[in-house]
Amino acid sequence: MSYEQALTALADPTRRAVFERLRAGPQPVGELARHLPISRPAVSQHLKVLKDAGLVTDRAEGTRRIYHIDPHGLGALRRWLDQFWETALDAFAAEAERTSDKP
Amino acid sequence: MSYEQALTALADPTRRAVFERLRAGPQPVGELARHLPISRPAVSQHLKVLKDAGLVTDRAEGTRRIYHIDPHGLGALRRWLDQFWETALDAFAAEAERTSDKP
DNA sequence: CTTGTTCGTAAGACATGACTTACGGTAAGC
DNA sequence: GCTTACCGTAAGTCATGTCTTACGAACAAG
Repeated sequence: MSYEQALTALADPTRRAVFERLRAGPQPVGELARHLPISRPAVSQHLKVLKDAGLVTDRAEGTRRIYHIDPHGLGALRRWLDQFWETALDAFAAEAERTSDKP
Repeated sequence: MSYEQALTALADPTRRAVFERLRAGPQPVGELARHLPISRPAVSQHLKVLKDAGLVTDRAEGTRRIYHIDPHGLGALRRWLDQFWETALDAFAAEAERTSDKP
């Protein structure tokens, strides 16, 4: 739910691959594991981290669990980034001012 | 420069603290290290990672190096996130549709 | 009730990376 | 020129996290 967790979760390349695969739509764990170079339990562990970060959610469907993207974590990350982006642009403008003309 | 590097760089809490400290404005390495619970070389190493990710830039000023935020890496991250955010909202809407009314 | 899927968790091996101290290099001040 | 301040890099130690195999639980099918 916090942007820190989202950043930590999305840092790992394999976990990011899991997350990006969910972009194609909701999928069960086995389906995800079939297209990834890791074992199914490893996918489950990654999904747990993504779920704790608020990046994915799951629903039960028989014995299978369907995972899909959760906007919450993504939103938290986006808010933090936007807020940072603004001050960064200001600082960049001030820096450009400083290097070009110096009173 | 790529969003993968930016995510990896911002995942570490200490490195994120270094980055967020630069939000207050350009600062030399020693100044950053003074307010952080790690040694100065550690700060240098973190700055190197941030620099490679396009998140910060440095300029020489005497024997000191002033670091400031670089919008490039932040922009790459933002573009990736926005693009993801869109599809996530669509998927979320479709999911809401699915769970509410079922024909 | 038994069998077969699908999945999550536990335990352990292993790699990755973050931090420290030690060292060298560059610029400023006297 | 000599000393001092500031910084980056190298080497080594140590913790964190990712992967595997093994096991048990929940549900559907027969």
